[in-house]
Amino acid sequence: MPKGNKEDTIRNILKAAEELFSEKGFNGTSVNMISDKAGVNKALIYYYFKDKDDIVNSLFENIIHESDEYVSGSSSALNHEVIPLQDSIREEMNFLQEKQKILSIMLMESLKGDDSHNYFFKCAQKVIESEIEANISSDPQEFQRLLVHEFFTGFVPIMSFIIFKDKWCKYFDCDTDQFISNFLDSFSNTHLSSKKPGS
Amino acid sequence: MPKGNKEDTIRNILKAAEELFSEKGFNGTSVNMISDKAGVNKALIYYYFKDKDDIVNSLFENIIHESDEYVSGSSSALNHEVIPLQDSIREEMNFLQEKQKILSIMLMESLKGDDSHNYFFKCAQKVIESEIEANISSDPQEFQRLLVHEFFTGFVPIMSFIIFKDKWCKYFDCDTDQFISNFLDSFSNTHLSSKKPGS
Amino acid sequence: MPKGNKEDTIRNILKAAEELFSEKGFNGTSVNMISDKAGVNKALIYYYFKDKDDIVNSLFENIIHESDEYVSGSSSALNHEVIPLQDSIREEMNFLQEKQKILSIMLMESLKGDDSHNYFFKCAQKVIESEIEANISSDPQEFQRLLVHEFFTGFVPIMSFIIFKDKWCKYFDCDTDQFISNFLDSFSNTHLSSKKPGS
Amino acid sequence: MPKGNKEDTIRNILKAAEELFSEKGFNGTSVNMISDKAGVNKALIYYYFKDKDDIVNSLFENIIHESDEYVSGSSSALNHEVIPLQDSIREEMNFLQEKQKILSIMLMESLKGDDSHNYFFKCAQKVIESEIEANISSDPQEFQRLLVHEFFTGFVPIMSFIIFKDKWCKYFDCDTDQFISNFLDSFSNTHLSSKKPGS
DNA sequence: GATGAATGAGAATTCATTCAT
DNA sequence: CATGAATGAATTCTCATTCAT
Repeated sequence: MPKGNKEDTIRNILKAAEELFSEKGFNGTSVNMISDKAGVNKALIYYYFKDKDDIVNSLFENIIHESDEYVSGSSSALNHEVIPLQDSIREEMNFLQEKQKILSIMLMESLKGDDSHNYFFKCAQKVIESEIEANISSDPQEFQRLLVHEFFTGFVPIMSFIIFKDKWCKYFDCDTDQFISNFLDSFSNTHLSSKKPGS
Repeated sequence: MPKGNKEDTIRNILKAAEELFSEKGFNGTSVNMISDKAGVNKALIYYYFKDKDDIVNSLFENIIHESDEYVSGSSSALNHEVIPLQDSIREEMNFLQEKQKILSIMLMESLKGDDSHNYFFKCAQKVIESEIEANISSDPQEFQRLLVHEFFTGFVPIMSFIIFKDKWCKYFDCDTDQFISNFLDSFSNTHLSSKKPGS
Repeated sequence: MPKGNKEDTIRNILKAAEELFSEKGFNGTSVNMISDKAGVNKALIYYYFKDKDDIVNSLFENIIHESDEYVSGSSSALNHEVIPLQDSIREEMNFLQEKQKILSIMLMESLKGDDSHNYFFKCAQKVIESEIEANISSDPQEFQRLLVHEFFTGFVPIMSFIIFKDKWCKYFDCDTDQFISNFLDSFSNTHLSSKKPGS
Repeated sequence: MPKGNKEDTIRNILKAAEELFSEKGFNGTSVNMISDKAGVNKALIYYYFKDKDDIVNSLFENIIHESDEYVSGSSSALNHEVIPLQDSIREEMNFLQEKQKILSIMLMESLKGDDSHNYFFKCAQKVIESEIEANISSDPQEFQRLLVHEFFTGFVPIMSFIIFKDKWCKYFDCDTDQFISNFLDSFSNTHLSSKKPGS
């Protein structure tokens, strides 16, 4: 345990937590495991984080923040220039790929019935709103329709794809590249080629 | 503690477990909570179930079994008779609606990185295979394509819809019926109207 | 650890807690110490008591309850028959002597600034009210005077005497009997021979 | 963190500790709380104080020292000049009032059964001896009598009065001035008007 | 002096599981 | 079948104390 600086320590903790939470779930992961994996003293975790919840929340806040940056950074390119759709999707997926584990945790926690976490919705809302703000209609009914459409036939499939990719290829024992291309085909033939509600 | 018979006791336990697991997750639920909610003595749970895992697995086996029955019971009707698609979808959804909580648990557990549970895939596989067995092609490549297509643009959206329905309406504060109809529209315009790979 | 019955186990826990709390204070005593001293499994303590606080409170409730019984049981004798005052005081002290440790804990906790425990006042109030109810005057001012008088020149000296007896004799290295008789003399010459306010 | 000088820092620490110890007890107060409240770095506390114990002890030594000064400064006036007793009592009380919190801590700690602290006795001894040294008799028996008398009917009631004043008025919801005057009346009618043992 | 970071030990509380009846 | 009692191992979190700069 080299006396790394604050930033490093926190990064290590978050990295270990991310890995473990996505592997065993939030409640299935003990702070002990995290400190062990991060190579830091357990009490130090409580020096930097109020409690265990604070760790996940930190993870979630981080991804929300990074997504914001990504969205605002790419929005100009994405929406105004003429970039082939599949290309931009692929790029987006690369971005999401890195966040795979956190997204997985986010989904797990959002599935719980208590209202503790709804980051999954929060996140979806952000992404979708940023994407449809161009052709936004002031009609709230219409907006709801679009939201539902984007969420269930766009956001959710993509997220599942990201989250389940590895597990899928393992379970069905198939080639990753082939799998990706299959998914993109299907996605193109459904969500991407569908006429949006209200358009 | 009404001395119900064996069946009743087990049913109570499973019902309580289902509710709690879906509310707090498997690891977030203690056996104590289950026995309390089920109104049975804690030790009795261990009389009927080997351990806590045995409870979830029982839940999963049950749903797999019921799905089997549902699928084989309806397959003739679904595929060979001329039933409007949306109608059959609605019927299927009613069936799934009852299983909402177990499906939620199944998804949560399947998201974990360790290979403890892949009931979600197992279940998807069953459903999808039963649906495509008619126009099944012997080409494994083709089969993979279909599988991916059905899973990510069919199964996953529907499951998410079932699982997130209540949470969605609560979070976005919207009317349930409107929401359902919105979803069905979108689903019709994407998955249902897409040309299947290989066809 | 003979599998004693419930009553015994609880008694053991409370006895151990009483001893330890009075020896080291509430916060200075760990539940581990209690379970060790009581010879029971630590988790068993949490089977019978909600938390550590519940243990002290149980101790306090017990003594309040026993005091009630003592007061109501002796009130007839104490107030209506002609018993020499010093005798009744001595008897009362024997009763209190047994409760020495709990009284000590009660005082300690009541000294804390937060309003968590005011059993010391509650207890005093009970005792004093029972003692003055005979010559109670309906004048609240007068009642306050009596209360103050009884508390600070009666209740407090006696309590201190009970609580500090052993420590005093140890610290000043003096004979217990002599000490007791000295105290009783002084108490007779002050509180007992004073004219009560309002009389 | 104003870089105050050494004296200031120590004063701040002690002040914070005094407040917290009296509020939550010694064991209920963490060094963190103290450093927070004092507005100094936690490690700095360990620069000025050997350990946590050293803080309380410092508090106790201080009050012992101040009491010494007070006693020796006022002794001539108190005992030899003709000052009305109640006046001198009132003055003494003003002095004690400021020390209320430390006295409270002192009492709490002295109540513990282990012999860690007997500052309460030490303090009482000092005060009482200074008060009776005039009419001290060489007879040790007599001295014991006087000590007991002064302690239980003089020192203890006064201390309790000081320590419980605020809590009393809060609990019984009564006027402070009225309370003080009630106490002084009672105290005059008991301790102050009693014939001292041996006189 | 002063400080942020670090740590080992221990505290309170909970859990899954078992036992004896 | 059913149950109250019991238990060992964890789990979350805190504490007093120290180190390096």
